[in-house]
Amino acid sequence: MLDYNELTVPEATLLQRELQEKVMLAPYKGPLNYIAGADISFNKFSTTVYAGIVLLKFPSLIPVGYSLVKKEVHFPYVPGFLAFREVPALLDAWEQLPLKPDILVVDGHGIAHPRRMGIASHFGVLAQQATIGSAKKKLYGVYEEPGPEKGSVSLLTDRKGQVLGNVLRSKTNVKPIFVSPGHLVDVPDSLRILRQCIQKYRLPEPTRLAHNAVNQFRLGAIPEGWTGMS
DNA sequence: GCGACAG
DNA sequence: ATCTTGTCGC
Repeated sequence: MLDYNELTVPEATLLQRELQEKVMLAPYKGPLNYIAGADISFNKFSTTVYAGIVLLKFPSLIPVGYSLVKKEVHFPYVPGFLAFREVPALLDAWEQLPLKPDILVVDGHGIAHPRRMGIASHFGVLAQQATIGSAKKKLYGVYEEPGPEKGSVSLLTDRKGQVLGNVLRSKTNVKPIFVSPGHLVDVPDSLRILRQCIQKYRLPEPTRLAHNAVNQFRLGAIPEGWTGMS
């Protein structure tokens, strides 16, 4: 693939506009027996990133395996261009997965992005994979604060009213999370599916477990590569 | 010019 | 994102 490390922000913007035309949003029809979560971890000031994807059975959400990879990145973190830092490493982890999930939940936004091209959409188009973005903070859009009760939701839209995703109160009296479709899924289904991934914590199991995995990996508690669980 | 600003 | 202890509230 193209080397993102040498791209300038203007060039990255052009690429986002090109890839954006390939994003497909539609109700999710396929099967849903496996779901996965993707995340990245790194040491502050370091150019080494630790990427990981955790595969879980659905709807039990029991983890069945994970893929972990280490990679060098030079593209800086620039709001709106997160994909250029994390997607390359995530694709490496993706290729190592013996079994691809039906849906991949990415830590970050999908179309809830200035150019509708958040990391979940970016990854989805490149991997031709159905993806959902689950973020802890807003990047773009406007919304009304959902009720304090677990399960409350409100729409996230652009200033013209176009729907970008949902703001979901996954736990009572806890900050909400932002859910948006990445690729090959639509807004209603991305929310419906993500809701089924909430168990005991604020964050959905797929990305929560992926986050734990990449952190342990970075700290040397887990070896690189693919490992089935059971 | 002033805020906002995924990870 | 990461670092980092205690503290407040359900």
